[in-house]
Amino acid sequence: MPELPEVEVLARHLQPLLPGKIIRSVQVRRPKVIQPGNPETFRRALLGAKFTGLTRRGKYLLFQLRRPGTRETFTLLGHLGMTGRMYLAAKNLPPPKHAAVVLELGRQNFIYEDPRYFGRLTLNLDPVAKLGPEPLTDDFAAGPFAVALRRSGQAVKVKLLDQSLVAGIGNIYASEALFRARISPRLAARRLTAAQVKRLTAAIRTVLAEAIDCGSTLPLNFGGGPAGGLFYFGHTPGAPDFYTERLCVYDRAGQPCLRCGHAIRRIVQAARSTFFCPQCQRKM
DNA sequence: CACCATGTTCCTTG
DNA sequence: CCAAGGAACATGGT
Repeated sequence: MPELPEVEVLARHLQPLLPGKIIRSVQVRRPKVIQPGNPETFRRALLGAKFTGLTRRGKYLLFQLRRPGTRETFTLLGHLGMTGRMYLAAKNLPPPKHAAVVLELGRQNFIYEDPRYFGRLTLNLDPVAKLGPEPLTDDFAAGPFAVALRRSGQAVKVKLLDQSLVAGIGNIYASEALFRARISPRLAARRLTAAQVKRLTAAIRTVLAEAIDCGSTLPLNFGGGPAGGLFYFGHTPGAPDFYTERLCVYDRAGQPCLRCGHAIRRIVQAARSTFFCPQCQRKM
């Protein structure tokens, strides 16, 4: 569930549900996910606090909270890792097997579950300071992006995963953006021409924006249920989902390119899969 | 049993 | 100090 579009769709879902809700109890079932920091201080900070807002930055969720009886606000940082989900569930339901944190909010519980526990729900905001520009705002421009790319001889695909260059792109949308821009994932970052960087910048914006639009219109079941497709929420088995409908190259090794028909290839870069069309994405 | 998986950080090496 | 590569984290699916 965890690249920028999926996090954005989740943020839009939770945004209207949280403000005004007060944290009545705090259960840290996996201390690892609130680190650095210990369950005691975490509990004390959150208990009685009221949600006031929610924003997204890269793949992070920023929960705004206010301490009881004061105007003092603070931020709780959420990250879904590879397999995390955050949602509201009825209080009477037993927490899922891999519930990492459960916040009681009146009639509902805020659940953070994560089978692999790679994600975070923490008061430590350091990671956000290291993020590069937001790709869907004017902060992300071809000029500075080109300068950053020029400093590296690594493959451009690998650089797209560097959150300090541009925030929010993950393994799926890195492949998708390069396909859209018709650039080989193996091209060394510093070898991209100005025209290619411009295309890539635009492709990143388009690919992410389209994914958000698509996820916003899908009938997602945020309450849980079996995960389906990219958006890790319940969906009707057999029904079309974003994952199969919208991705052009990711996880399509051997299948025909939607643009030219050539077989999509899978290669490994920096120990992660990359998918591309060798015909459309030449190394030039 | 084997290998794969939407992410990030830490450690080592050069 | 920096870039780059790899392991580690932990669990589930195929």
